[in-house]
Amino acid sequence: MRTAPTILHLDMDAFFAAAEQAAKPSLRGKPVVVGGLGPRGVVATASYEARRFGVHSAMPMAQARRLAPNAAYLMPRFSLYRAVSEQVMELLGRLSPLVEPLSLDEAFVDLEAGGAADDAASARASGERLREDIRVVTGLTGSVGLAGSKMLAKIASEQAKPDGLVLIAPGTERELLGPLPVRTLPGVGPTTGEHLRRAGMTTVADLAEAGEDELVRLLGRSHGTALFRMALGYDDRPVVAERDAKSVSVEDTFDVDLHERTRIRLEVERLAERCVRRLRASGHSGRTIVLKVRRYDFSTLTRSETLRGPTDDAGVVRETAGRLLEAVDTTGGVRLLGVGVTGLTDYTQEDLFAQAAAEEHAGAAGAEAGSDGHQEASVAGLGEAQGHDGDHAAGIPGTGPGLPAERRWPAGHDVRHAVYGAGWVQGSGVGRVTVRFEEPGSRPGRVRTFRIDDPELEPSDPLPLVAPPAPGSEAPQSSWPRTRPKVRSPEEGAGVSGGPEMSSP
DNA sequence: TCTGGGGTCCTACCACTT
DNA sequence: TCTGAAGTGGTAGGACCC
Repeated sequence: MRTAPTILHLDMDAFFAAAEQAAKPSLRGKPVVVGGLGPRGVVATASYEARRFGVHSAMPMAQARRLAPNAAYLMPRFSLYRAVSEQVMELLGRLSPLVEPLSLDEAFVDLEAGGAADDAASARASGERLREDIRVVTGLTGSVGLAGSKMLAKIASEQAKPDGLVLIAPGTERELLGPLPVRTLPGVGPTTGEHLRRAGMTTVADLAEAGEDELVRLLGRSHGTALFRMALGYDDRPVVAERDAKSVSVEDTFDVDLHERTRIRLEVERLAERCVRRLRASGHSGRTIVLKVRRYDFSTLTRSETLRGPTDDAGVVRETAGRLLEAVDTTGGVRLLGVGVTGLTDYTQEDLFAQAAAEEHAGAAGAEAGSDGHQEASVAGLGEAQGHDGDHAAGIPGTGPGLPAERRWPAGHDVRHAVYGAGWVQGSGVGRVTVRFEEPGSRPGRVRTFRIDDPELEPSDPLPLVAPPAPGSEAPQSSWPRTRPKVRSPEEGAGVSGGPEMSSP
């Protein structure tokens, strides 16, 4: 534990929803829900206005719609969030070389390593300056926690939300932690929380009082020891700038359960190919292939096979995943399929052992399978960060004119019209697309409807949320990424749906 | 009312090797 | 030669996080 609050945790407030509100002036101050729009979608982020209706992350979208029927429901636009995230991470990098991103909207910073904090006062000043810089550069707000450890800095930023800063002074940790619910501590989720509650422990103080032996008895050696230490306020995990990926996986939940065996097999093969594209884009190969199946009743099982050597060959992964599927009973239907690769190495050389093994199993089919993965590798990546592949539409038609309106013009996505300028899709269907013409710096705009094949209307890249400052101005500057994917897949991001649903407030 | 997607880490069990 | 303990790798499942 450090003697000065030199760990900073930044958490952007309702990030996805706030970015959409900044991009779409007509949505400011209104309830906005971002997430999968299909029948099985869940909420990724709800704006604070939507939270007042009881909508929160991970809630089924159908439930959110019942609670807040007049909210705006939008598909995630990861290219926008990633661009804003890059601006924020750049600002964090100015504070210290030791920045640990946790996701697009969250990061730890070791202020000591950057010389940005010697004591509480200078740490607080750094935090406030950061919040102001983020506001100027992105137009969004973030909450900052400052403490002597990662755990406490995170708890502090949670307490600071929204749009605040909380500093936990060294020496006050136990006093502050004691009355908090056990769920506050990282690693205590619903299951562990309930387990502890049944044992009579509801607060952090209860954990500290119970003692290490009791927690180990309840939760096992690793978890019990870690939790006891955290309950006492001890957490010496360092801020780690770079982490190696340990696995790459893709999965799809289907709008309706799949029953037909040949269709299930086909989907597994598609997933295997997508997975390999991601694997190759990350510069890895891996030894263990994992198949994931979630059945109609939500029971989930995994099957895995470890090869003799690492591979990044689409044919090998496809055949292995297919073989694993053969051992799974899918009667009753499957709602989700996934394919992953673990045991990653940087080694990307052709793996003859694994290929030979796959061909042995696959016979003639395997020979044909090996080549197309290599061709597809050239379209992989495109700057897509972990968690959200840009090639999600694999196997689904592209964005051509033959598509239904809602696929071609996903709700919430940016467009440009030759006459009316920049806008975003408010909704589409039955051959029409409705566009609201407004942009980040503008006043709330008007709505117009066009034919979906209107030649003057085209998809466009997200605009910066804040206009760049004039050259030579004092304001902190940050570059908006220049190269963005020209046309995004309708499926980009969470969920598999591309529905036309979008209720405008 | 049903419950995403991409990850990490831990535990338990089994088979195999030393 | 047989046997048991310990270590290791593979497999499966589960909890948790954002």
